[in-house]
Amino acid sequence: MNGRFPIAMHIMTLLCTADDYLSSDYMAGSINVNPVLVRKELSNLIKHQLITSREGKNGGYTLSKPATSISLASIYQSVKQGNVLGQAKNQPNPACPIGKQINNHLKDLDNEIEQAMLNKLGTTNLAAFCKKFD
Amino acid sequence: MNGRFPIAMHIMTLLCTADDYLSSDYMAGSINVNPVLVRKELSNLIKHQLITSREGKNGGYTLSKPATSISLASIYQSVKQGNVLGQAKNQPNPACPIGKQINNHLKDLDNEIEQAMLNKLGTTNLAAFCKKFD
DNA sequence: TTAATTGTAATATTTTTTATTACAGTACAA
DNA sequence: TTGTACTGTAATAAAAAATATTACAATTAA
Repeated sequence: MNGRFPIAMHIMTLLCTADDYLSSDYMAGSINVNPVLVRKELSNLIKHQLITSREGKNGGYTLSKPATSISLASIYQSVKQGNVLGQAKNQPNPACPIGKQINNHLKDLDNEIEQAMLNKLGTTNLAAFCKKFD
Repeated sequence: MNGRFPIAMHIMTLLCTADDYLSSDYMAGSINVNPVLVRKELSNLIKHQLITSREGKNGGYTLSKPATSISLASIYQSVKQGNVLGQAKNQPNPACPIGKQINNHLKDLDNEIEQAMLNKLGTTNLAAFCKKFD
């Protein structure tokens, strides 16, 4: 259970409400995590084309498109890793008829559940989320 | 991202397909994790009244009710801990207007998403899941 | 009364997450 | 043209979480 989604949401909310480029140090101060961790997440959000950056003095980060066209599902997808329902580290015993198959069935289940989550997350966009902060 | 849900599902599937009490050591062998970890999860599943145990020689574990009346949502709920969408370790900066409020809004969002997951998980019961292993 | 088992505590190890340090590269602005 | 405020990223350290191990008391069937 890591903090990547909350951090990404915090970043996106800050950028949504800002009317100019924000620096990673400023955002790290609001989120209260190490600036390098924020920069890594910013880097990831750039890779997923949700934000853009400007280097050099007075540089920083800004949304790459209107907040109304950024769904929370796309933010989730940019930070997601592994299974929503978790994952056992070891392979189950292949000599056991249950062990042999269960990973496939659990993976199918995980996909279904993740889809349900994404559907729900897809009903809200960043602009709507930010309205809550008025 | 821990393995508690997969392990609990593996346990429940084994008990569902067994026609007698199963020992924690046998289950640990199928799951391929440490027996003590399995016993801890068994202990938790007992606490949530999904299974029962019998001590002593020829002891073990069995389902406490028909597999058709055990929904996957109840299994999920018995192992769940913390937020589905994750959680940042540090408190955001309370001096920041976003930082001050974001945890509440993220918690609301988390609740919504968890509910969507539970709704979906609630559409399947253990018996149906076990049918896949035929 | 022995052997197989549950139940649980204490501790160790491994893995993951987060923090820190360091510094090269970029661009604004005096 | 030089200093300063940034981005970007690598390497390492520290902290936290997950899993494994050891140990043993309590229970019960045979």
